[in-house]
Amino acid sequence: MGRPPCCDNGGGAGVKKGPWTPEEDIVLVSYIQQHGPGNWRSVPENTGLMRCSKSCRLRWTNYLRPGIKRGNFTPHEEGIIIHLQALLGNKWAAIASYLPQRTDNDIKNYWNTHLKKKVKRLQQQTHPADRSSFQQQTTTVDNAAAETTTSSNYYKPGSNSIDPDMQPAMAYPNTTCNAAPATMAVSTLFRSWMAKAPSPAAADYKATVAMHEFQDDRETSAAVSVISGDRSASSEMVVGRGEAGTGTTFSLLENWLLDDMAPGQAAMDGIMEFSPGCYAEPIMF
DNA sequence: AATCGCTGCAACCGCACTTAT
DNA sequence: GATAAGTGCGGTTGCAGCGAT
Repeated sequence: MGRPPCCDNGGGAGVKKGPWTPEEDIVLVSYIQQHGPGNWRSVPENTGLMRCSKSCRLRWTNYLRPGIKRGNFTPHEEGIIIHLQALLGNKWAAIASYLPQRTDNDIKNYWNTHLKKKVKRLQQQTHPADRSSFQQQTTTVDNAAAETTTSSNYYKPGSNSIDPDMQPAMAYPNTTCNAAPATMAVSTLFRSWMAKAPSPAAADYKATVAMHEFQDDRETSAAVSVISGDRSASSEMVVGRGEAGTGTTFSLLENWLLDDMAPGQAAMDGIMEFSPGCYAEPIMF
């Protein structure tokens, strides 16, 4: 539809751009503390900030919002990003919903500045010469992975098995096959994932706690639903997750990711292969 | 010490989607 | 149903900081 009128069309007169000052941050934070986030248009009007509403929202969501974790990404976080980027493509918001402490902008930047290069490097190490056969190979594996997820009803628009409440989340395009970069590294990870079939026994207390925390975040729940797909299918595959009355079930992918979160597990191998020598302590939610 | 090039991150831009009228 | 307003999201840019020369 129509473009927003104000600062977005070339910048209204007197609208400040560039880095935020600590004073501006204080004004914004104190306003949000009083009124809560949202209704961003009213923020500059009521605070006197010479910023556009969009800039205020961005500053809040990407920097000032409580609970944001800054600084280095752990190998586990890297792994999660790599996994999800392979599955979802550049759906940074969806990926960020799995890492509630990280912003989509942060993840996007980290992917563009670190992980993409890492994937590329590994790609070249694995198949320095034969790029075409490499492409074929990875496409095959990626398709297999996509098929696997599809077969567990990863994304089936119109499928009756998907809770209608979750339909909005399904607005994410089906990028499972198309948007995923065909990289050897990702394929390797997929192989390791498929080979190591989800193991209910691997259910880990910390992972469960982590998911309970995740559930506090509605966006996260929505994103979880994207990947969960068929809840009944996932509950067949997974026993023991989301107990304690939450009723939440988890998909293959979630278990895979959560298994990776469990310290000292072999599942880390795929990630460590991917980023040799950078292993640190697994993240503890 | 000066400069150059590179890297990483914060912020901007513009399109798309959702909601309100 | 059409339009406008509000918001979300992904791609891109600008710049500060840092290391190499």
